[in-house]
Amino acid sequence: MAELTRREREKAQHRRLILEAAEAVFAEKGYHAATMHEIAERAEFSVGSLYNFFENKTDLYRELINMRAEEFTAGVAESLEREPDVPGKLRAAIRAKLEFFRTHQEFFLLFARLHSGEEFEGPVALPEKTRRLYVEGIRRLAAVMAEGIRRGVIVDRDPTTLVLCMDGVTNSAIAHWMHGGDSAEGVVAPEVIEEVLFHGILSGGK
Amino acid sequence: MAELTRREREKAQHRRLILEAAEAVFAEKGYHAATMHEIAERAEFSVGSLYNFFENKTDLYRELINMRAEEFTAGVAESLEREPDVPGKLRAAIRAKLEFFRTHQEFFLLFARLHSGEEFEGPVALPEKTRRLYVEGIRRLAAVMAEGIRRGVIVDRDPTTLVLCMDGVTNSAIAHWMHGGDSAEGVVAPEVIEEVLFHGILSGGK
Amino acid sequence: MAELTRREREKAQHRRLILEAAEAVFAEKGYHAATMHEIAERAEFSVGSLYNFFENKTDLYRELINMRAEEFTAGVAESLEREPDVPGKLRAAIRAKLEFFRTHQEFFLLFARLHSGEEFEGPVALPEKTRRLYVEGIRRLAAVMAEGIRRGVIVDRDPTTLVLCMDGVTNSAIAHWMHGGDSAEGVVAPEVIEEVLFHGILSGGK
Amino acid sequence: MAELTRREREKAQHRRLILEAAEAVFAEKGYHAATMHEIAERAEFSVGSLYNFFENKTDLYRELINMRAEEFTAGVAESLEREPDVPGKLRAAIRAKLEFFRTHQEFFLLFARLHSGEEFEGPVALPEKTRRLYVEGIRRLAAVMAEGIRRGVIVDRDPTTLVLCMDGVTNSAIAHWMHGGDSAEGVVAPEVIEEVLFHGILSGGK
DNA sequence: TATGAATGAGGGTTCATTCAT
DNA sequence: TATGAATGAACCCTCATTCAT
Repeated sequence: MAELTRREREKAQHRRLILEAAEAVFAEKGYHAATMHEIAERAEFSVGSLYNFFENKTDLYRELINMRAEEFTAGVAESLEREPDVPGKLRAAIRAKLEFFRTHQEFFLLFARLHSGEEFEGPVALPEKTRRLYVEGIRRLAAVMAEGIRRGVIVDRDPTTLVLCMDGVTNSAIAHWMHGGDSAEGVVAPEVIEEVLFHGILSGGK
Repeated sequence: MAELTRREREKAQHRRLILEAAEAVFAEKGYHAATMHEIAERAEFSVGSLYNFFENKTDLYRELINMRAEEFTAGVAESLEREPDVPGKLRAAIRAKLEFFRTHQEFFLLFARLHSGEEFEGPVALPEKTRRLYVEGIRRLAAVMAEGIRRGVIVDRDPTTLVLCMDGVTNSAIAHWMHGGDSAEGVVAPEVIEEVLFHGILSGGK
Repeated sequence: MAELTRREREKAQHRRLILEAAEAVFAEKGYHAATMHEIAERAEFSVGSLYNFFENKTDLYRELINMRAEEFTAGVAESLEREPDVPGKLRAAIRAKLEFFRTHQEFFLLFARLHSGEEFEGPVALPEKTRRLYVEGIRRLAAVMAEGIRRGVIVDRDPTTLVLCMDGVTNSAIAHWMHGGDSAEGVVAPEVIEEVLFHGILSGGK
Repeated sequence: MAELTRREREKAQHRRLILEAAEAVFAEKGYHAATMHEIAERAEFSVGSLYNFFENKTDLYRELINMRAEEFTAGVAESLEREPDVPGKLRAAIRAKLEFFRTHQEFFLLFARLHSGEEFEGPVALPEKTRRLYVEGIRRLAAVMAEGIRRGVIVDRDPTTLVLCMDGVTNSAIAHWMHGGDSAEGVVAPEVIEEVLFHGILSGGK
């Protein structure tokens, strides 16, 4: 039984190694241009081994997306709970997102593609699980917005729309420092993002 | 000479038909999953004909992107000039963008992919021309922001960052009504976008 | 009728222009790699025009080969008749061949390919006409050899074999100055060829 | 380890099978008209398998040429060493060549095409390795000629030219029994070739 | 007669997937 | 379980040939 456990640990470890290699390759090349051979090579396994862990290329891709999506969602959810008031929750959500993608830059490319529609449907459709995660994440934030509206600290607009705005601003910021890579001052400070999101870009006597 | 002109007109027309078919297929499938065969079929031409107009698949893709990018940039630039003051210019830019992508929904998918990094570099790199257009567009808006800052109507933050925020918000909105397609009330109203962007999501006495 | 004649002259002229362009392209690229488009371009005609003069690519190729083969055969035959004795005839034949290929270098490449078997059979088979020309040329020279043998000036060996030897030596010489192109002294002098062919490479008291 | 060796042996064997099939098809059709599909079929492998052994069609072709060129060169070199005196060396070289091409008839077609310039340059250029082999082969024979000249047994002419003559005569002979295929007496006897090369075609008191 | 856009079969090449070892 | 050679469908692209003008 100890033996079985060691085996299981090894198996899980191998699976993880493959997923990491896959993330790097998918992020660099995109789903279609990535090849199973290259993933296998980077993971230092044979092609055949990939098929011992994942049914096929699409399955590997989905598992990868789902894994990260779960991590991401969990991170945001946790940060929401840590903060008591609405503005604090939103600030925390923004920082959690920025933080997550700073450590998982490669994943942002995949993530953004999902948003932009590629492979959102079609042969490489996401599993229902991931889709639910995504929708649920939006909903959770919308609930926060709704609460803010009730409490009078958030403008009385459709909560989902407000979440979208927040999402859009953060996505743009991440995308900017991803390619732009103006290492110096190009990085959009979270504070500015929050300020703009909270108070708008018009100055003065609002 | 009339004959020559007729031939030329036809050729230009055929080119346009192919570009339209290509836009549909590329948008639906993404660059890699799109096949020349399918584009040809949708355009009601033979595969070989595509190659009478475009050097290869990549070239076709680039020409398409570039064409729409030019249309888009021109539209935004024009709308900027029509408005006298800074808030008016920004509002006009937002509406121009929303309007453009409402009539070119298919293109938004391609456009968003560029933003999200896919095929932004690599074998399907954009032509320098398109890249310049994009950068120039950002710069033009940043100039408007800078002017606003000078005049005290825009908060004193890095103008490019402000532009990114604006871009992000609009992208999200477009993306939302593209897939979400909650035809009814799901469409994010331009007014809300502008309001959020201008005054932020916090209500009351800021 | 004068008009018709002018037309005919023009037609013949156009045909010749196409054949010349074809010779250049076929020689440079070989039969398969040559394209009708390139031939048309070099001839300054449209592709369609080529098909007004020749049935298809193969036909164009054959007509070209045949034309030059006739010129060549005629040249050699004439030079044979001009000389009275056997050694003179052979010398004249060698010089005629060298001379012909000096002015039709491009054709040598095609000619050599025929010898080496490519497109000698298969889909691009030579027309019977050309094949006959070739065989007849060999036979004519063999007859000269035979006469020489009868007269005791040529060694008593199979005449065709002797012709082949002669052919081989000249071919090698031409091939050498074609690619080797050692413009300086690399050119094999006709005298040396004749000397070797007539007296062999062994020196002294044979 | 035994297992590994078995796999390696099999792989080498498969490679050889493919090369043999390729030789047959290339010889029959020429480089351009040969198709990977047909080679695969004749080798009883799938198309994809060819690409597990060779980068592409050109690579396969080159490897093939190079392999035989090495065999040929080695055979001639060895036969040169076996003989002590110059005429013996030359005779041995001639026989080695005839012998080689008798067992590798198919290769002669490829070999001759190289001589006749096709694909000697251009997209299907030979690898430097093969080219060096060829030049070196000529040089080795030229050295033998030079030695003969020094010793007074060979006529005092440019050694390279003498080698070319020798080459030309043998090529013609081989080409003759290849297509001509007069199975009976058409085969040019090596003795006649040697005799003509050594003593020339003129009879009598030289 | 000359033109050149349109055609589409066919070739080279890639790559996800399988399976014997 | 791990391997990697073998497979073959499917892709991009070429080019001889046709035909309306």
